Amino acid sequence: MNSEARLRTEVERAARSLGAPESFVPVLERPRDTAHGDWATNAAMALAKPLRRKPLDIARDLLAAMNPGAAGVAESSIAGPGFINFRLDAGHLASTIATVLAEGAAYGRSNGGSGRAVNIEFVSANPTGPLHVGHGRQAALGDAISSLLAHAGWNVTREFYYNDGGGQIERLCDSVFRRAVGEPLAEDHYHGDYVAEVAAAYLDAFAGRESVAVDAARERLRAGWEADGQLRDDVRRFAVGYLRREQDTDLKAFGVRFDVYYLESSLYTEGRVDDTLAQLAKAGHAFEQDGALWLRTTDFGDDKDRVMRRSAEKGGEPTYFVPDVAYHVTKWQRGFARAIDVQGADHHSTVTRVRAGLQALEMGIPVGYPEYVLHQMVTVVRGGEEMKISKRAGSYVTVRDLVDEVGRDAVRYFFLMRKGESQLVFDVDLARSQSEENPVYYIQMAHARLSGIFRVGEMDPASITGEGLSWDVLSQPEERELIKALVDWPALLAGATDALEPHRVANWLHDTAGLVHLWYHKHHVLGEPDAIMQARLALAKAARIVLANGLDVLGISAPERM
RNA sequence: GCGCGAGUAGCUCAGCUGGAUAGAGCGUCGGCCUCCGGAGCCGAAGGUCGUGGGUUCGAAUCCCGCCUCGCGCACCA
Repeated sequence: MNSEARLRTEVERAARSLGAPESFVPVLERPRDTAHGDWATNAAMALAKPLRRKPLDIARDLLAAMNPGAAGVAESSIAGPGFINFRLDAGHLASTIATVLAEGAAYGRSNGGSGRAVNIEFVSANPTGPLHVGHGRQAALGDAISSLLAHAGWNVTREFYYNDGGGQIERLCDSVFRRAVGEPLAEDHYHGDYVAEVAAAYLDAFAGRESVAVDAARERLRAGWEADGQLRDDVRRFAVGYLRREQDTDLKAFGVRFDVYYLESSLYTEGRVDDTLAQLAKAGHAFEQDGALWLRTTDFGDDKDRVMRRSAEKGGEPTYFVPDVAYHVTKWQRGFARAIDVQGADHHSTVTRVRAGLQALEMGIPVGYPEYVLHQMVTVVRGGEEMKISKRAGSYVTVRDLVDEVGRDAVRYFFLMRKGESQLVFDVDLARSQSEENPVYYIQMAHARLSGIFRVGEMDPASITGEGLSWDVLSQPEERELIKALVDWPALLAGATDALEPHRVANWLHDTAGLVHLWYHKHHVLGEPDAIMQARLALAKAARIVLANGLDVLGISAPERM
């Protein structure tokens, strides 16, 4: 049991002895001002109403009923309107270091997921061009959320879903063709330079296969385009493959890997779209109107009903809503207890209707399935101006642009330091020109400095076990604050995981790095009397472990030197 | 018009699910390198937490109204 749990137990026991109701759970928190101690409880104020007594009187009685020593409390006091502040003795506080050293990379991990399967779907870009900054934010977010859940004992599958058919792909196909044969593009075609690259690569491959010169290949392509459906299929397959590979390369450079790539087209070829449509049609929430088949999603909180199958004059095909539902049905059928979709906020309108579709099927899928993490838009700013263009992509800034310019670690950190619901301004100048003052380097530097102690001292960190040390020599204020941050890591990680909010980890890392720098600046390790040096080495190693664990969650490297 | 999100320091944003004197980075101004890495540290200036009500011991946080900004409101995907 850690010091927090011991203290909570003790406060609870005292509260019961004063007649607190069974349901009462005292809140323990870190006082904002460290002069108030290590922990504070609002128990006396919270009990004022049920006990019908004054908070200050209750606080006094609570303290009297407590056995402070049992919880490692060195000092306690009553302050303000009725807070009870506790100061732990140095030995109890620092004993957490031994836990950190013993658990190492596992420190902070938990097992709330107990091996259950969770599916995280993110990026899910269609293969019509390079990944843009929004995809970058999503890649960083989805990967970090995956990592959070893995740290909590979930069996995580990272999934990329993409639409390899439909109107956009045909537009891409036409764009590539026109570029290849030198015809002008229309407004709604894809305009980036990458289209020309795909076209050139295709012509090369085509020429090679037909054993003709590129010019001749171009003529054959032009001549056969309208008549030869095979040719169109060939271009489509080539272009999609080319862009998929490019997206993979970019994601790899960003340090993101997927376990499953799910093709929307497979939902059709495997008959899942038809099956889902048939089941929805007979499940009791369907109706016909204006020749189309509708689902009464308003039965499940949607603001209007949705068409499932278009009317005959509109082609009679299912709308995209059906494959969306069919796809999520597969997640459930594949055994995922949770499914989390990370998407741009412009997709928020699908949330209600997808859930409605799953509910309408009445197959026992939980009401909140799938969960959504929606993030707001990213605007990229350079030189004080919004950047909207990149040469390669034409109308948008790519992930590749950012990674090349700022570096993978910094891009990830910048995307993760803010809450997803906040709109994000990515200032390239700031991220790059101030890379020396960059928050991510600040954190990495703290890790490198701690590593440097062992390097300079010519010691193997593995030899530091923390056994047989007297922790009470770690009594400096800077040491206490740093240790408290290490104590808090598991709870912080758990909170970030529950909320699916990686930015909490990013901010905690920055704060903790600050505590490391402060401690490092103020106190020496090497050359101190042996008892102090050994204890501080243990603290240095523990802090290094926890920083590395936090950086690992965010997918950012923890360098030993910079 | 309806729905979702956001409005906190000059700028970019945190604020641990209701706590004590609201924080960080950048920017501005001023200090600190014989000492394990100065990619660091210390200090200063800078706030009617969009606004008006409400809830209670206590509100940036919860509830209601209003204002501003972003996104979305197809038999497109």
